[in-house]
Amino acid sequence: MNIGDVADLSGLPAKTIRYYEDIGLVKPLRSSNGYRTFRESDAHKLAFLGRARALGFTIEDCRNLLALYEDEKRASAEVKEIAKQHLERIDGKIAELKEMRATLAHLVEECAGDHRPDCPILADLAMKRRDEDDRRKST
Amino acid sequence: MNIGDVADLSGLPAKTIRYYEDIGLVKPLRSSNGYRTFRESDAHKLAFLGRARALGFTIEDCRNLLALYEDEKRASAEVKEIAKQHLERIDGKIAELKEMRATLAHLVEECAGDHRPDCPILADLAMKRRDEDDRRKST
DNA sequence: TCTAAGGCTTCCCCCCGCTGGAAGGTCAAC
DNA sequence: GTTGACCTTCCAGCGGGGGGAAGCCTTAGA
Repeated sequence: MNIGDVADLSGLPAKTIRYYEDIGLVKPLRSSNGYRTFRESDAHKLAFLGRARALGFTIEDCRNLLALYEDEKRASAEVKEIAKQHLERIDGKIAELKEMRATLAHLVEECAGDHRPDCPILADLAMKRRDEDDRRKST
Repeated sequence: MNIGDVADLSGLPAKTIRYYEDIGLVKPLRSSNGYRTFRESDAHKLAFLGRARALGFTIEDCRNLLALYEDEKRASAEVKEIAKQHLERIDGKIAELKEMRATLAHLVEECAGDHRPDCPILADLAMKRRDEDDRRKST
């Protein structure tokens, strides 16, 4: 298989596949014309990578997951640990985004959004720390 | 004020402040020894930037917000529009993360996490598209 | 047999938003 | 005068690729 075929199969752009080779995630063979030649197992790995990345695993996580995948003597506990840590990262990000969202939604609601210059959004962003603390106390 | 002072005031690292000068967000003066000299207004802008960034606004958003902040004839509608678009981006990200979270949490639950190699997490990642579709139908 | 289109190769730069570090100038205190 | 904390510039790199140039390779059609 050439890179285009495996790109279609895995859903990954050819550029990404070359990059994955660069960083050692896949190791396709080369045919005499210099083209990369992907085996079934390479295509399989790439699909695996695509799905792991879609779940938000980092490249390093993917490298570890792939190694565990290939190791028939792995302990599922190791895999679970990686997944659990990732789950925590995701939860952290969600919490962070929700906090931003709450603040921002509040400000957007307060803003008239008309031709006048008065704007609680800008006022909040410009506010000094001490005033902000005051507002927190009073709210 | 030197960069260290304004870094303390704004809570931003000096590196970041230099970077913000590079990209034209702040324009401190220079004293004869080559040190950057920040006015009150610069310190104020940097604090503004810090808070906008903490809400997840992109640098370009920040640039626009800062321009609106400085424009006394702005219409609050413009500010609100930027904020609303950002709110949508945040919602999009939250939704995306929640979907990842759901899939991942499900897999983590299913995995025994012991010394045995059998692992539904790896199995799912390795699964072929067609099998995945089948599972969707049957679930 | 020529040609055109499309695929493949490497290469290097770009994105965002910083961050780290090296090499060196400056300033205040002791 | 010398230490140590500042400050300066410049260059490189993070993650995770994307864009595009310049140049082979292959294949289909006229």
